[in-house]
Amino acid sequence: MDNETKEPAPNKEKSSRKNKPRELEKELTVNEEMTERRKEILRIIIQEFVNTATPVSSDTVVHKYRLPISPATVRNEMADLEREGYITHPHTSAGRVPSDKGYRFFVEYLMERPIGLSMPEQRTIQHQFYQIQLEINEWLRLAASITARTALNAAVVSAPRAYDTRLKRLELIEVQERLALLIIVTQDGTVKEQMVSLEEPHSQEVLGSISARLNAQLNGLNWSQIETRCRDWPEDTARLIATRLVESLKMLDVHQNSQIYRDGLSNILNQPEFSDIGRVRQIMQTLEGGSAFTAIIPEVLSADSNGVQVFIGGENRYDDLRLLSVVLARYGIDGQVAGVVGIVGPTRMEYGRSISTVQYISQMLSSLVSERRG
Amino acid sequence: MDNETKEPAPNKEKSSRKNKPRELEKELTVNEEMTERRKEILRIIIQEFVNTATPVSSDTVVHKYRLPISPATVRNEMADLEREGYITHPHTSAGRVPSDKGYRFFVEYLMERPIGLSMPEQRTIQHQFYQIQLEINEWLRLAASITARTALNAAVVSAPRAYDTRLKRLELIEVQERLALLIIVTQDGTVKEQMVSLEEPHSQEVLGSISARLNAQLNGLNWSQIETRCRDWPEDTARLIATRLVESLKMLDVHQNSQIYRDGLSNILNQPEFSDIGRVRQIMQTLEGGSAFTAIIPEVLSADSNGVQVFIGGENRYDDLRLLSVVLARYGIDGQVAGVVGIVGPTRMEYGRSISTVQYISQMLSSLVSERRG
DNA sequence: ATTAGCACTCTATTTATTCGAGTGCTAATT
DNA sequence: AATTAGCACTCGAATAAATAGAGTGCTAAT
Repeated sequence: MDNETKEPAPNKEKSSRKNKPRELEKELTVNEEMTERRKEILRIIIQEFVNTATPVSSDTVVHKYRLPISPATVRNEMADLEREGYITHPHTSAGRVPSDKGYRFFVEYLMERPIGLSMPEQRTIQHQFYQIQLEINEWLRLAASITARTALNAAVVSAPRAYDTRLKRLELIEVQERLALLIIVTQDGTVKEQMVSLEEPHSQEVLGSISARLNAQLNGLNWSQIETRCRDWPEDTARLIATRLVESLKMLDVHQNSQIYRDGLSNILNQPEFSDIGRVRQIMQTLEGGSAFTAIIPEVLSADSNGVQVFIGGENRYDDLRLLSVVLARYGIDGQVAGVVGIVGPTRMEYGRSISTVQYISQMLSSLVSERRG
Repeated sequence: MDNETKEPAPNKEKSSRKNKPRELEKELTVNEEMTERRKEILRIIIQEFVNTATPVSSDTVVHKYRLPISPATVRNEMADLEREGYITHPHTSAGRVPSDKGYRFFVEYLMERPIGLSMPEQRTIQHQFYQIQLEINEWLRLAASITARTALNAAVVSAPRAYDTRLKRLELIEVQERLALLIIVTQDGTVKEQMVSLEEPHSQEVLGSISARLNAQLNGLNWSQIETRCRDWPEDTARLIATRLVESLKMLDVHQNSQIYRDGLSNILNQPEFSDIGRVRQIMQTLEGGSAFTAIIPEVLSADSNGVQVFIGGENRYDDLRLLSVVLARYGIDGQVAGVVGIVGPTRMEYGRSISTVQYISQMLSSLVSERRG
């Protein structure tokens, strides 16, 4: 749970970060004088706004946080912060609200390094996780549910995909005269079932011998190898099965977009920013349809950074997510299996907590995945 | 929109329907004089309200539906209908709105018998359904999605459960030294996987012989039979596996509440009755948490009626569903496997369409399930 | 039994008014 | 030069009053 995002304190010329700050990079360096005091004020504004969801006034900043300066001074600083784009005004006589850029700065440089979940919380989660032996999809569903509850936001979990799925074992079971159930076990312990309709009836014995033969010949191969291997086989049942096998293995590949498990959608409805029904509808549609995620998840899977990734509001290239922030972590085993666990909520979210949660859960899932491997 | 309403016309004394009318039965018979005209007016009010979501005025009833009577007459009838509880008034100067009882009456006696989906629709659905070979859980997910889209409401599908799950075949696959993957195939073609941690390491060969033995001894048995059968076995690996097997088979039993697949939640957000954010939140929580369904579904599974069941608004014993109607159908094979497919929407829903949809999808799922059986 | 006519009710909409939170600026202060 | 007190000004939110019109319910006429 170490923080690989350790605050290299961005000063005027210091700018060689390769990490997340998307387009922000240059702007941040351009920023003239981000004095300590100004940063402190920005931090307070964000903290306060995250808690109260109400624009923050200069008075609040001073009094609630006992700053040894006057509101007027704060107002001046605020004006500057606004000029630099870190905060905005809903209207003249309202307090300040952090902008996406403000949040970004906060996440990069201001936030107390996410310290991880508290021990009791970790224990609760572990408890829920290891209570029963479950199937993989139930694990994932559970993971989504726990994540949502812990972060008090919506959660998404994508099923793990392998970079190079290899066959470990297959079984053929007769279901009806011309119908067989093909069970595929991959080297990382994934089980996939598929119905296969056969050209002609086979007894269970025949099926058994076919599967024995296939097991012997194809063990440890990935889909493309299997494809080549059986290219010149005669057009018989074994060949048919092999074809189906290839299809299935392909489906398990990291390049295929995988099942997404969602939970806690109603959590974000409870946030005050979603008291506008139109917005809610749009958001719900996005989250349910999931088109945005099928785009964003592969992106995270193939990113070179391995840490937690934070997408704040408008930074999202996906219009539908403009009003939301997404915190994503990869889980799995480097170069072998990978999936994504994430949190979706309003831009006004507790980034620290979200990051900790996602980190912890991804850790859990990773160990789960490695347990399953041979 | 032709009116071929060939109602079975429930008249004053005519009351020997054995069907769905829950507590309604007596009330309906008590009702003095439900003349044809009054029924017609009620039908119109419901139809109109379903379409427009606005209280229906006497004028609308007369003019839009070209009735050869005057608005004043309609008003009189309306007053009576209201007295009998079929419709209400939001306030004095508003039109009429159907009550739960009104909808119930409509569904029982007024609705044109659901004629089923149109052929093109049926074909579209079939097309989506049979396009790819999928795993059972993907089928169910797909079913939920199709149902939601077809009925323009939220959909729920529960995974099929067997009344008496019997083992067809099991496989044991070595994953790690002390970890084996147990794959269970039941007689209805369900595949269930489970990790089993072993007391001591076993080679794949040993595992193979254990599973062969178990297969020979336990084939065709249900969980309780297996339990008895292995009661006096020695405390070895085979016994361990058998215990796990029993657990798993139990889980597949109809008495366990099963996975629920949901889709189209956002559809019902688009209904105008949910322009109130508080309501939306409550509803979403209900639908996501699903506690109401885990209660209502077993109930439907064990009902003796085999048709489509309609729960209208306040008839629901589950407070959370007060504002919603639920249309449910069982699918599966009588006495062997069963699951539920349903539609959830505002009480103001197109019951005819919902019923047709649910019927058709349950039919699809039934045939799917029977295909999988030996 | 039906209907025309009309008074009456109640909501939704609009407009005006007020209140106050919070800023931005200027001039005084340190 | 930085800070701050003081104050005018802005703008939204809340409240109140006025208006329009949709739709009913009742009565009396047909």
